Amino acid sequence: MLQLRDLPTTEVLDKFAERYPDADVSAVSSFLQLLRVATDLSVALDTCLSKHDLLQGRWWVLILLMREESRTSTPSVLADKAGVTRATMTGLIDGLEQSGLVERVFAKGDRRSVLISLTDAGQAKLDVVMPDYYRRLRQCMQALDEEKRTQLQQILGLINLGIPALI
Amino acid sequence: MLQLRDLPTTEVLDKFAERYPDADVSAVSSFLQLLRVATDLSVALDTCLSKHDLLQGRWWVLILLMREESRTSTPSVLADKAGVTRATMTGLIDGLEQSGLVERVFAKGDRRSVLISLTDAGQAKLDVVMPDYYRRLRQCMQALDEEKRTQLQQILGLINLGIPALI
DNA sequence: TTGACATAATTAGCCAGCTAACTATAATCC
DNA sequence: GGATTATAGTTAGCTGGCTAATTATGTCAA
Repeated sequence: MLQLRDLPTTEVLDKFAERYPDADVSAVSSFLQLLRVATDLSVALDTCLSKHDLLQGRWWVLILLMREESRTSTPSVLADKAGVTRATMTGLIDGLEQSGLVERVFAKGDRRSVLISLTDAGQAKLDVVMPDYYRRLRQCMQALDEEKRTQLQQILGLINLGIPALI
Repeated sequence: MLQLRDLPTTEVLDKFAERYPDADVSAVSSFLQLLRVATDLSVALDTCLSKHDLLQGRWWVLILLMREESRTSTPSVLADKAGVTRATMTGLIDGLEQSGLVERVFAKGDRRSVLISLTDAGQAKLDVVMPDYYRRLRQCMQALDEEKRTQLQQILGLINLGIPALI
């Protein structure tokens, strides 16, 4: 996603709206601000995670594994849950395995499948990263009271419903 | 940015909050939903643009050029405004030049510098893309009334102020 | 029971970002 | 005026996504 640095002013948007009468100025500016804040958040999250030698992809895999009672899952399930392709998941697991944070175990039933298991080192890594992440995120969001958080979630839900119209 | 497909339920978040007492459940869920909706929007935007042989990077350059009275700018200024490095901008301009949508003109004053100019074909491309984009975006956001749009922008502004705390 | 199709994971190679190093030109300062 | 430093743009090579093809295994129906 682009890190738009120069969002259009209302003036610029009005000028564009003159040439393109379909433009809905407040829709465009809300949309662009949403994209920009989210991109900045994502970059900031990566910066925070990279202090622990992680990026969003590998971090998310560790969390998905920790969510499981057995601390174990398969590449294809992890890929679906993380929203990446299986090919990408293979690479993420390679990296995590090299760092000793997960391990590949051959599954008993289906010999095509592999089980990915969170190691003790992986759990220990999360026990360092998560408190740091939660502490920073709490700070980042502290200016929003519960009412605003609820409003935000409701608004995002409405936008989410509109996404198919954009495609 | 990840396309998180499996956001944590409140249950999962509560379980994590037990182990990691710094977790602020509503902050985390708002944050993750924001990242997810924005990612989905960004992917949808690329899908829409790719019907016109564009992606966000090159599209944004065309828009930045159209904003200028002279329809002309320089790679370094464009890079700053688009939030990419100059190296990336070189590549974006290469692609646009090959498609005939912009042209490089040698600047008169400073011989290190190059002027990038929107061609007639580039303007014509925008005259097709922008109405399509605006029409779709209007649809996408139509469920939000002006009050909600204002709320959203205000909330995003607050989150934006908190970003430095995340880094 | 075997041939056709389906599924799990991986590999190979593409693409759009990035950083760092390089070239050419301009500006500054002794 | 020449050495040093700064700036504009490009190039080279890295990374983490992607798709498409490949390999191995499972499933199902004739």
